[in-house]
Amino acid sequence: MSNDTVPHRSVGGSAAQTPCRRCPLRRLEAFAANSESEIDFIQRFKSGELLLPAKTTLREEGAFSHELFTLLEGWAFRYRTLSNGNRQIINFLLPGDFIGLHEKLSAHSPHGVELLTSARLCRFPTERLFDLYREHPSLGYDVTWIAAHEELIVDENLVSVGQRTALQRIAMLLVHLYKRAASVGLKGPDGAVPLPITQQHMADALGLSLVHTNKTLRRLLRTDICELRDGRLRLRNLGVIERLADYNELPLKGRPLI
Amino acid sequence: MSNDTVPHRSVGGSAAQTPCRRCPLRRLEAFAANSESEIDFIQRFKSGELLLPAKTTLREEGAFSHELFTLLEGWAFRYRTLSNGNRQIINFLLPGDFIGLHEKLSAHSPHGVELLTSARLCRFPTERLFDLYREHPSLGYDVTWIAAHEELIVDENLVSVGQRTALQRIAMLLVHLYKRAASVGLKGPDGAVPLPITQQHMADALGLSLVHTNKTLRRLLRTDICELRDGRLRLRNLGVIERLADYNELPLKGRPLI
DNA sequence: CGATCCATTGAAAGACTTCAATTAATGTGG
DNA sequence: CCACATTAATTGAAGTCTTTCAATGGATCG
Repeated sequence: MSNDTVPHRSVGGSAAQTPCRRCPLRRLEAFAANSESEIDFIQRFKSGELLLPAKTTLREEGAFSHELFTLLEGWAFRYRTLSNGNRQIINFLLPGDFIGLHEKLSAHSPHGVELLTSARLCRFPTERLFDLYREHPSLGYDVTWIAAHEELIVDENLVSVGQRTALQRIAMLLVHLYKRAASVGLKGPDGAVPLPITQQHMADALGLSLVHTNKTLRRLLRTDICELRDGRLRLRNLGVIERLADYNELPLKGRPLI
Repeated sequence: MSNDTVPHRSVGGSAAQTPCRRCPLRRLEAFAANSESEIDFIQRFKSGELLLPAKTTLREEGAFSHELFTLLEGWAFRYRTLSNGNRQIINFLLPGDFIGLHEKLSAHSPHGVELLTSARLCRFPTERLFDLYREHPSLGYDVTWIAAHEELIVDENLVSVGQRTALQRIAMLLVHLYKRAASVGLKGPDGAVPLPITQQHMADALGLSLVHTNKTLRRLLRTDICELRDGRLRLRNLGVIERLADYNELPLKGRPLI
């Protein structure tokens, strides 16, 4: 629990900043194209870029903080802790994900956000969010899309935790993160994607104990359906593991990027 | 499983329709005020009103259907069924809740929506949703707010199912629905609110078996913390049950109404 | 009055958690 | 460069929460 709260280290020279127009994420088919004027607006909306180390608490639970981010590079997760110390990971955040919408609904953040890896983030001032709706209704529409899409992911997590067996939950998590990672260009030539999470993270995301997570994951890895080594995940037979997990396809292409 | 899919019975004479301006929900402090011109827009946006009987399937899982509704009166729930027949209730819908945003994200609806009681709904044509963003950015902003708020509720359900004990989950569900119902004016002079759900619904929402739900609910009701009779719920000691459930306050006032 | 839905309860079985302890890997300070 | 602390993964064993199976009673309905 020695994590720092956002020291807000901005990226030094403007040279280090990524111009929205040349944002590497925009080249992916995962994201829908925007018009030049929309991208210009986003560029002006953007107030800076942050480079933060792994384990940084980007948002403290209950903290008063209204800032919006887009995760450019790196992984993070959203979580909530109960008074007995139990932590539920609500979802994982990957490049392209938008952070901070919910915090606008109440004074203090209903959940925490922590980085799993070092990360690069675009920062946006929340006070100007409404300008976005006013000046570019299509971007406002996009923000709604993003919010609804994120809910679909949480819905699916809820279905997992509520109805799937431990083995299915783990399979589901692996397929889900594999696909999301692949969709943002993280799949290497070896067909593997990075999976920068510990078994404790899995356990907290799936509502399982660490021990049971370990035993069940081990059982899954003993088959040749998938492989998890050195923080990289490879799914050898997508069909089989999807059926095992009772996987339900989520829309991952053509989503908006702010 | 003999539920009909939306027969789309529109309300007969225009006399039966509720003019948005005089919408009874707008008088509640649960909802934020809108300008005259916003309300006018919503009125024009609205394509009709439906009166449907309990148990109607408003939205079939996997169905191709793009329609938006606001629940005016009555209760409903959103759910997803796995291939083994297990059903997870994702959340409950109460008056004022907006229905159908997520369906825009993929061709077929990722979940079903079923009515718990007979209900009155305002219908909106999805094709014109973008007009709303263009003509009234503030309403677009509201729609995002609604989407984000709904996710907060699902987040909380996920925390319950993932981390709370059976007793806590049930307590949590009761407090949560009690507060939501009360916030939309459903609390009677006796301090009780309607709770039109069976124990099977509770079980499906909480990821518990029916039997265990029954035993645990029984255990809770044997205390004098709460009372559930004839489909009405009364919480005698809100503080105690909130502590038991490790309840976390959700923003329930001043939310937008479309 | 039989059919159906919902609630209830006992008992046995099973999935998952907790407790406890070990190994491996990595980092830190002297 | 080595001792020591820390983090993560792993495994066995015991205990408990939850599920499944089975059966009953009450209420409503045509």
